[in-house]
Amino acid sequence: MTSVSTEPRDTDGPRPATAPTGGSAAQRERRRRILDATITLAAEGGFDAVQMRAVAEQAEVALGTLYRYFPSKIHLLVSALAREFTKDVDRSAVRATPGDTAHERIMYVLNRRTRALQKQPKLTEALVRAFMFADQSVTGEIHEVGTSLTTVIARAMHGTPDHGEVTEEEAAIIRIISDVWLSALISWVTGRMDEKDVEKSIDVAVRLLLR
Amino acid sequence: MTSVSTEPRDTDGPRPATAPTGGSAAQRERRRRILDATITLAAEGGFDAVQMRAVAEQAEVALGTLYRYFPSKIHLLVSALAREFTKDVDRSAVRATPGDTAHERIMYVLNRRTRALQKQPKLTEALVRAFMFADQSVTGEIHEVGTSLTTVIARAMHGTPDHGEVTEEEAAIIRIISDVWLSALISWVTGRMDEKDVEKSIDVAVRLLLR
DNA sequence: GACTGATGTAGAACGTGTTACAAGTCTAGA
DNA sequence: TCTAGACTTGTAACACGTTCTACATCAGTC
Repeated sequence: MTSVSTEPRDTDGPRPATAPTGGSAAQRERRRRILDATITLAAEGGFDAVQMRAVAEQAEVALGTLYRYFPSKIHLLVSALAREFTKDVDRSAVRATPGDTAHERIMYVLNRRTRALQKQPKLTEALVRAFMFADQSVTGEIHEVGTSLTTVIARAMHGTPDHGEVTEEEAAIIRIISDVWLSALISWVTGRMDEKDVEKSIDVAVRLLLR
Repeated sequence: MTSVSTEPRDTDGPRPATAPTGGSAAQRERRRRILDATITLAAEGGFDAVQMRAVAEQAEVALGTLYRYFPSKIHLLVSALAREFTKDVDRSAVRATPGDTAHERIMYVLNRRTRALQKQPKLTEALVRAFMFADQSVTGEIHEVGTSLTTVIARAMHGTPDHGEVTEEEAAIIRIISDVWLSALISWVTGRMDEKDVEKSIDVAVRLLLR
């Protein structure tokens, strides 16, 4: 019952607060309210509940303003996802990941994140769907998410907050793990896997890749 | 610019030709026309071009009839994907896959399929998007696609059309390869990877998993 | 051949993402 | 302070997936 644009929008000049930083204080504040509203609505009712009119109303901005900040529902949701993920990365930088082996540490990190997502199934559904539906025009936001995940896994692999250099092979392994994780998440969101399946499929992948 | 329902529809009794077989000849014929129209429109203009009114018109059925056969745009597209994939499986059953090692054979099979998809980027975009957006109500069709891919990879692994028993570990490896392939395909469809990247990422995954 | 229920048709109607527009408001620079 | 231009607002309109309704057609049964 929801509409989603898959066409890139025309870029008629710079938009005011596309980036998290920059713009006036009022603009950063509006941007924050919009993302907060998005997360709230998504957490309550998932993808379908994030209706542009509802977001605008709850964030107390006009619909046109909402579209000025985020050119589509997908951009909006992916930006929200990026913000949530970035918070998580910041947290992981603080201390070393527990676990004696790379396998244990990676599973610790991914399971923690997976469980956090599973605690808010509606929110996760909305964000994953948006992520999947995103096209070229959302590359920037998506890349931010990907980088943040890579960073977290790399840190877990080495067990230290400063993850130093990552070898070619390690980078490849991390990419594969991310793929498996994403794929499992999709299956979970779409009801084709349960929580156990998700953990197990990642565990198997990590085991096969780190041997 | 397109609308997509993510809500399961109420199932008010059996529908006439949900399955490829069954129903009268006229019904099987209608179903074929609908899927043909879907593929044609998708090949021309991608996901957005598969508009339910347009499909109905081109297939020469009423809109209501279209919805009787396929309860949503997603079902329609995933069913179309399933039909195309199944064709491919049938083909792979005919002869042994060329290649001296499992790695070579798997790459041969996946690359052939990848290139086939890349020859019709719009079509692929439409099908992958639908696949990603599908929810529980499409589990059946999705499972069909997954099984067909697994079968093809299993055959390639062993190098024989009859792929005999697959060990637990082999099944796990196949799942991971599928995940990587899907993930790469998503990246390609959404413009975040080019053809080379897709092949390379699968190649790396297969190498790391089969060592 | 007439009846009946399932199936198909044509078209209107509704919801939500997206766009357009006219008018108000705020900010920087003169 | 005044003004130009950017930014916001409120609201209407449009597109397309989806649903609904009234009627036509067809297959099987008597």
